[in-house]
Amino acid sequence: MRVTSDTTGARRGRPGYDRDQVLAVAVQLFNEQGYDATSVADLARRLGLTKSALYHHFTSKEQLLALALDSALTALEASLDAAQTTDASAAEQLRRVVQGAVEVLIDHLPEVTLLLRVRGNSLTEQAALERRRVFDARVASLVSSAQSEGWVRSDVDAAIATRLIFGMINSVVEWYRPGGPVDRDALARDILTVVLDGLISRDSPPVP
Amino acid sequence: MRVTSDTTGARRGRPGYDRDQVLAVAVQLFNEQGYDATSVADLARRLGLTKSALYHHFTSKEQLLALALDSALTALEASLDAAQTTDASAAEQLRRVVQGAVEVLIDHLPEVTLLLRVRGNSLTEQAALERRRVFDARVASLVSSAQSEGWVRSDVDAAIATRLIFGMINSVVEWYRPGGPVDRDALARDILTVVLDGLISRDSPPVP
DNA sequence: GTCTATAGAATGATAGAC
DNA sequence: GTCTATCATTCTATAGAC
Repeated sequence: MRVTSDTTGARRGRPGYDRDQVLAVAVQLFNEQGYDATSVADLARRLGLTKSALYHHFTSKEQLLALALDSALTALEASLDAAQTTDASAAEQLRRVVQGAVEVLIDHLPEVTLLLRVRGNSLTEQAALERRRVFDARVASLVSSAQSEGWVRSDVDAAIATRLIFGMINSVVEWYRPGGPVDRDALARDILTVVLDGLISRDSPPVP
Repeated sequence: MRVTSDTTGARRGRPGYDRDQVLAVAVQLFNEQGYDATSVADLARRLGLTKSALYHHFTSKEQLLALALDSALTALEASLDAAQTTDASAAEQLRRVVQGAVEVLIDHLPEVTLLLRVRGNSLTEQAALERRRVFDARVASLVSSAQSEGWVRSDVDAAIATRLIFGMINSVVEWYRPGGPVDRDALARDILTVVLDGLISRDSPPVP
């Protein structure tokens, strides 16, 4: 495995931005202005560099997008893998998937925000959408298993339930800000509470 | 109330697009390409008209956006008004708000889709975001009342619960397609089920 | 000296203004 | 239809830290 970022260790060569720092600023700018509306010149200006200096770090503007989307998708997939490598019930796996997705979303907020705004305008974007579809299908399968176990209600279609769950989770990028009043773990807990138990208050909430 | 569209009735004068037809095509194009990325020339080409013909119907590109956003917001606010003019409990009002929001979203899918992608890049967009904030605050107040009634659980903050509810509802624009396999009323029922009762199966779901 | 980051000039393509 | 601005991109050369 390759180390992609090591901002603490001393670096050789001329000081300046490294690959990951440029990528981080690019993703932030893409989220502010939109990927298409952001020119390489915009990015260079934001960084105080020339365009050609940027091309030392990257081969194309689209590569910046691809790297950011890959980062988000890899983190999401890894979280799902971790939840599924256990021998736990589908119910427990589903709990972990939801909690893991919220954590990944917050820990990789800029990249995931970019991912969620992708509409398939290029091959890179279409590939990212395809990876999202595969991810969704895996989760939907898990929901279906949890229905077979009798733990998840069967009067809601598994694919629709999956879309609704991730609709709620993903909407967090619209308002969550790190350092704000809402704690990451508390938010993950709230989402699990609403998705699994619902908003109606109960005297004795059942624990599976 | 004004009738905004009457495509069936015979129209007088020179044949061609009327105001609402142009607006509908514009909104569709804005959703396909993004508002900023869509030029008036794009819209003219799609309609088979000249730019000057378009400016007969509208004073500016931004007016098209403003009209579409107003349409979506007015429908959402009307739905909320209707839910609140009853003397029902906060619990029952909240049920109606959620169901009404899903119905408005589906019945005004293009305009609401456009509304949900607005990021505040102009005064028009900022005004729309402000109306959304007011709307959210009214719903959050309703959630808070439902908590005081003891019907909604109090271990989730009302403002966060509101954001999560509408995150789930609004995500429907990402995948719902009219004429597709999913029925509007069934979807509204599913969302109410998940939000209020949760996904965990129960032998006897409580009815408030 | 070697490694990394950067600058300047120039290309072809495209889209919008006039 | 032409002119111009802007776009992404490339080539070559240099500046600075070890």
